[in-house]
Amino acid sequence: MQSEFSSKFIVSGEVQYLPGSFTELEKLLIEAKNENKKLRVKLGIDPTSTDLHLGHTVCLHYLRRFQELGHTPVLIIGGFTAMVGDPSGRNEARPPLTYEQVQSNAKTYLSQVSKILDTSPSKFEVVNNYDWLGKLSSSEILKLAHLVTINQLIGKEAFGNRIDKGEPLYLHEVLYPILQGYDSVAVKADIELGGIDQTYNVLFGRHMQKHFKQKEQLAIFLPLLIGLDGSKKMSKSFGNYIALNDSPGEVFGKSMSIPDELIIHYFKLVSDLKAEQIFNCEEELKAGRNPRDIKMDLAYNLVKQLHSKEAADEAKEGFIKQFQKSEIPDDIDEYKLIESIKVTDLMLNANLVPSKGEAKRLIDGGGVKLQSVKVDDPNFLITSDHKNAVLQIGKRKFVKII
RNA sequence: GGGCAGCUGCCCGAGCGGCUAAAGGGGGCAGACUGUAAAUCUGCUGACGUAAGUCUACGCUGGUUCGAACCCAGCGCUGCCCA
Repeated sequence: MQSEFSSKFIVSGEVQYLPGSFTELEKLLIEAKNENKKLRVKLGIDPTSTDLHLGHTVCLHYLRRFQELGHTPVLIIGGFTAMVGDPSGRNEARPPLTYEQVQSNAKTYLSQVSKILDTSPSKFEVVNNYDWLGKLSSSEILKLAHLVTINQLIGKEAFGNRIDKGEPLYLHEVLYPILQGYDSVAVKADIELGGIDQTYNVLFGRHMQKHFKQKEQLAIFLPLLIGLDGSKKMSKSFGNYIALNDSPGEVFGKSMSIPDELIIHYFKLVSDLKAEQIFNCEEELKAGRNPRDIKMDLAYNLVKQLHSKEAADEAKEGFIKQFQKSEIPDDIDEYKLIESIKVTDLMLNANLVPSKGEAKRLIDGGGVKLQSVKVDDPNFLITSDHKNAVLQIGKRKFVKII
């Protein structure tokens, strides 16, 4: 039976609810409606870097659905947990972050989150877990530690793997689930959202809430967004990500570079389209419409979300111009020519390459063009005769000489 | 506290006195082909220098040697075993 909630939440069949299934969530929603109560939906994000990326928005989109129904998203910035480092899904310890790094990373998070969610205070809560975790005394931590056994922890796949492979597993990492679980207690979460790699941590929150005599949260696990490389989960450390702060052009271009197989995956997880619209795309794809064009719709949707409709129009136009018609884009960087200079030096000065060696290699490899003509001499001199000429490096880097 | 093993470029990993900027693979970049997709093929993949060459780099610090990633000593880190 289709309830008033099912069309809103069933977007992708891969969502898991624990305990139970979607029915469990439905029950909560109906109950909340009848009692006129706002559910508190927790999502934790650790500020391990300055950028949020598209992968984070999978949960943010889901959270938005709750927000639209009048419930309260509770975003926990993991100021404390980021210093500990979540060992989930990692096969090596994270490098430790300092308090200062973590706090400065967290600064821009809210503005990034606001691209997807309404962050006005009446509809949204943000808290930093440093505020309570940082204050726990050692005896309190010992008490919490009494809630887990090492046997359970090393049974956890990621920990077990590391032990089996002879890789170091530090004591503080093992404490991570306890801390994240305690967050659920601190914010009195009714529901917690997380990627499926968060299964252990999120379920641990239930364990903790039970211990503290709270009602246990419903755990909702969303699929992990696959990164641009088409194989690993999207993550900054793999370099396969679209940052929420990427420019419109970058968002569009990076979206176009995802493998075809991922188009629907992206539509389902990070577009803001309705279920039927996504279904249509899927049908069109099956019917043989050029995947490139469907991918363009995706790219357009993403830029629109992260920037604006206008930016999306421009980005699309720019993309077509640059890559389909091989024209030189409009808004390219300029390089002010003061005196004659070698191409390699110019490339370095304009930050197009990290070193002159790299510049030479690109020239040797035939990747550098001046006014669409291949440059084959690394010592080629750019002079005032070249004013207004465009230097192109690879497919996407351009600089205009002025 | 003791014993054994290991620490090499972005990652994995070979090398065990000169031929080593360091095999091979992965990843990345560029080129061809394309739809900035995939697959495939080719080239490149420390810095500086037009070049010859110079410098930096094999955990750290010293030493032996004409010469050290490679030998020796001390230290640090990691794993395993014993206490």
